[in-house]
Amino acid sequence: MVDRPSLSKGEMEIARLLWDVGPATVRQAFEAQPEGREMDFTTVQTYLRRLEKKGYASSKLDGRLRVYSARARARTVIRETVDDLVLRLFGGEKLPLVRHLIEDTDIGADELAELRKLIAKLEKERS
Amino acid sequence: MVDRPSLSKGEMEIARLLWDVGPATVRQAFEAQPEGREMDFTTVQTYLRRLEKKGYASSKLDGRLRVYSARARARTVIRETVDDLVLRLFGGEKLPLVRHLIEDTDIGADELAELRKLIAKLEKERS
DNA sequence: AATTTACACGTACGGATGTACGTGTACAAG
DNA sequence: CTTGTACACGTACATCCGTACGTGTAAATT
Repeated sequence: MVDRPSLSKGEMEIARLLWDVGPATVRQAFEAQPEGREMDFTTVQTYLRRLEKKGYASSKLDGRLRVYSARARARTVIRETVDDLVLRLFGGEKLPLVRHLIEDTDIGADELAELRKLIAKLEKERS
Repeated sequence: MVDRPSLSKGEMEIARLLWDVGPATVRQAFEAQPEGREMDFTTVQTYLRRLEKKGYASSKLDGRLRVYSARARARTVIRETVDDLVLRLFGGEKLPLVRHLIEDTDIGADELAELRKLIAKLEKERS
């Protein structure tokens, strides 16, 4: 419904932090970054500002600390993002992407098993 | 190996045309565009030029026509692109993306069945 | 009280992106 | 031969992106 500009790659990383840790100050988001991928404090700050401007987050001052909260649900954003990728890279067909993921990547045996169960469950539900 | 700058969204669409129709002139790529998504002739031209500059395509003059060919295989580019997305949006875990694709999208019953068979085959191969 | 620390907020800046236009020229149509 | 058509190639340009720096100020430390 709400038509937001799409997320850039860097913005995605920060949005994910917000979804994971919930409402967060710049520092909390900064510190929630996975190791091996640390952007500068002010870079995180810029991304949070941009997320808000694009409508993906909102913020309020708590004392002198600004607290950012996700405003779009992860599921929604993931759908939009993946749909866009599927459209551009696979002409809109999702199956080739799924096939790529399970055939061309080092997906584990346990993950395969989980998928098998998930599919079985879905198929059962649908009948 | 070759470290290319990643593809932008628009570039992906044009790269896909090259993979689909094989070596193509600007016009051929232009005309291979799916309906409902037609960029300007010169926009396609610009993207082809940029694909070449980034190392994803090569070109040669055939008479006075410039013919572009894909230089990176679709599979490789797809892997790079999807890996990047998975990293940024799912922290590197592929399973959540697969789960999203089969749970949160309108995947068809026949596609589900196909996946079930694919998984069965893979599991058999691995044992 | 003086100094350091931590933050908010504005600003910056080169390169990427999406989207084309203009000019020159070879070939085709008349 | 003249005029239109199609294409190559250079250029453009606003906006976005990644990545920060600088300045002002409130809170904490010495």
